[in-house]
Amino acid sequence: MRTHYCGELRPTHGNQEVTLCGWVDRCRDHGGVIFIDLRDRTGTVQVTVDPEGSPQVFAQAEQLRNETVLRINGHLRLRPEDSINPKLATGAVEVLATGLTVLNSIKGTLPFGVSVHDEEPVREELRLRHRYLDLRRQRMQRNVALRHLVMQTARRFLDGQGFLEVETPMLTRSTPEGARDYLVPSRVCGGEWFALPQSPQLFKQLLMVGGLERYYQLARCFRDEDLRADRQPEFTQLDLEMSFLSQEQILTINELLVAHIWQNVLGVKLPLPFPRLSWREAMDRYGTDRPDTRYGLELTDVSDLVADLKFKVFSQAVARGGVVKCLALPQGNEQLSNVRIKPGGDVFAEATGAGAGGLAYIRVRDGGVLDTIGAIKDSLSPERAQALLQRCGAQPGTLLLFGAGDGAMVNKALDRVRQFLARELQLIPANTWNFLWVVDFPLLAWNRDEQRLEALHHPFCAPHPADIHDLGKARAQAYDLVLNGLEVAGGSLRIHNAALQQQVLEVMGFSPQEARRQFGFLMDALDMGAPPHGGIAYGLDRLVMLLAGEDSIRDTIAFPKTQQARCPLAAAPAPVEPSQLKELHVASTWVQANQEEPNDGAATT
RNA sequence: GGGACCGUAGUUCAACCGGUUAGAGCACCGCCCUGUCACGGCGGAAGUUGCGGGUUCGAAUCCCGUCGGUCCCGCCA
Repeated sequence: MRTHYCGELRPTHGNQEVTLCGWVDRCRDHGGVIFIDLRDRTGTVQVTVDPEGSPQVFAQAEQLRNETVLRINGHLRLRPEDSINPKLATGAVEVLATGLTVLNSIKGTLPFGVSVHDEEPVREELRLRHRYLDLRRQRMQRNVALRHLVMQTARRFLDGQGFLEVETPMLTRSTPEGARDYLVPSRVCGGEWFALPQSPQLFKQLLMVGGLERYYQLARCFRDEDLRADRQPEFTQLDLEMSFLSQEQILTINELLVAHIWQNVLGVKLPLPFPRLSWREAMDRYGTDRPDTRYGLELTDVSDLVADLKFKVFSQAVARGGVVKCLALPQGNEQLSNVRIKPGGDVFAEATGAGAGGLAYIRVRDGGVLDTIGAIKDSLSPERAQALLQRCGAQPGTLLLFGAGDGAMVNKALDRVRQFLARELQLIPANTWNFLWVVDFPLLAWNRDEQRLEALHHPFCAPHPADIHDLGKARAQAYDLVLNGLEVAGGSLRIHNAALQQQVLEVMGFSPQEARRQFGFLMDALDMGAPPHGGIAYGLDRLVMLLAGEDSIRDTIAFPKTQQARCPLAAAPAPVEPSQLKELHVASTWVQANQEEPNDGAATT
């Protein structure tokens, strides 16, 4: 149907007859001569329709509208010297049309412009409703191609490293822990349900027991939770699992994989190895397990220095088992007014929004003089003040912001303040890729709502051998890959011993019977020669989002869902026939919630 | 489950503190134009201001509800 792609035509193609297919990006009708910018995936090229050629072609060209689908037969020639367009890759050539076939025309008005010149923002719901049009636009073409390149690069690299690509079931078993499942009723097995996988976790472990040694998959995962800009109900993981490798070896392979992707996609050479930071240190220094290390503003624990102060906000926080931590902002005195850090201010609101009671501060003036509220100033001896400034690395001009109270809350609040200030004060350097491994996560964490220990990552992470005597406080052999403050991958070495797995499940509150019922198949497998193994999973959508410089993973997915988990294009989800439900042995309890009872005005107060 | 913001022509936006006939660019339709490339010129059509209710002499504008969208908290190992 075509001999060339539009975007590839160059003067080196010389004088020849070509056939092109594509969409009308834009027309310029001069009455006598008509220029058509013909577009396909590779770009656009100018097609010239001259009245001295075929009158029929000219008559057809006069009727064209944007996005008409065309086949053009023509003669590729150099443009006249003074008509060369240096802004276009194909700007030195044009195709003199000798034949024009309208393969499809446009009915009605297009909901939005598609042309490469038409970069006006369009309401996102409209983009999603007509995603096929949106996909034709430059931005989505670029993102989809970039995603493809990431996937292909990963595949080639992993293939070269001896990984096998294996698919795992989409219809599987609902397991406790983790997110809400998407459920699928079984017609054949009445009353029983499949779940769509939240991840291929158990299957990839079973593949290791199956002796596959190295597995990967671009795996679709499903989680029925509320959405965010970086969360979709179905998303894609680049999922890996390996046998007989140490944690260090696994991290190294992944560093090479990531460096390979960055090299191939962006031409950026990442310095290896990536820095490693223990979870403990990350929490201490940044207040989060995924610190953005593109800028400083580290936190300092000053609990011991303020525990005995008369200033009760500090001393009581420590007395109650909490902490007092400080965020030192160099030149903060100039950069932040009191209005912003006192009640009503935006910085104050960041702290209290995360649960902090307030945001104490000290301004360090010339000569180390402290400028702060009286209650703090009065309770600090000169020696103690000196020690405080020294520990926080404060210089004249520094603004010290304090969080006091429960350790988790203080970390959360100061983490938010830290990120907020970095953005507000533009401390984040552009074009910086700060990768970081956070290692030695806690195995378990206390869930206050459910009054029990639960897995921080998932129940199959192997505890640190040194900590095995006290699983409640054990570190896990788990690791997250953090990029510019976002988690892009997470993994661990797995438990490959059934007894230990049973033990971990018991600490999490599973009775032996319940553990057996839910995870018996895994523990049976572990008992039949499971090799030591471990792996990792990347959030592919998020990775592509970062590489593409987008703010939402929806722009990296061909057909994403809205925040209400709807698909405006296919109008899904949608009601089904009652007969379908009956066949599945399912009845809906859904009732329209907006029908209130008739309001009896006399009864109200 | 909660908070915030948004919804005006096909589309992107405007319309001040509630006040004449709700405007403009692009797209669309018609006419003109032989070297443009975001072509240009002249003219035209296009609106239940998401939907429902309320306040008011008067509502795109204020209030309530509702639907849809976005961001965030909770939630998401």
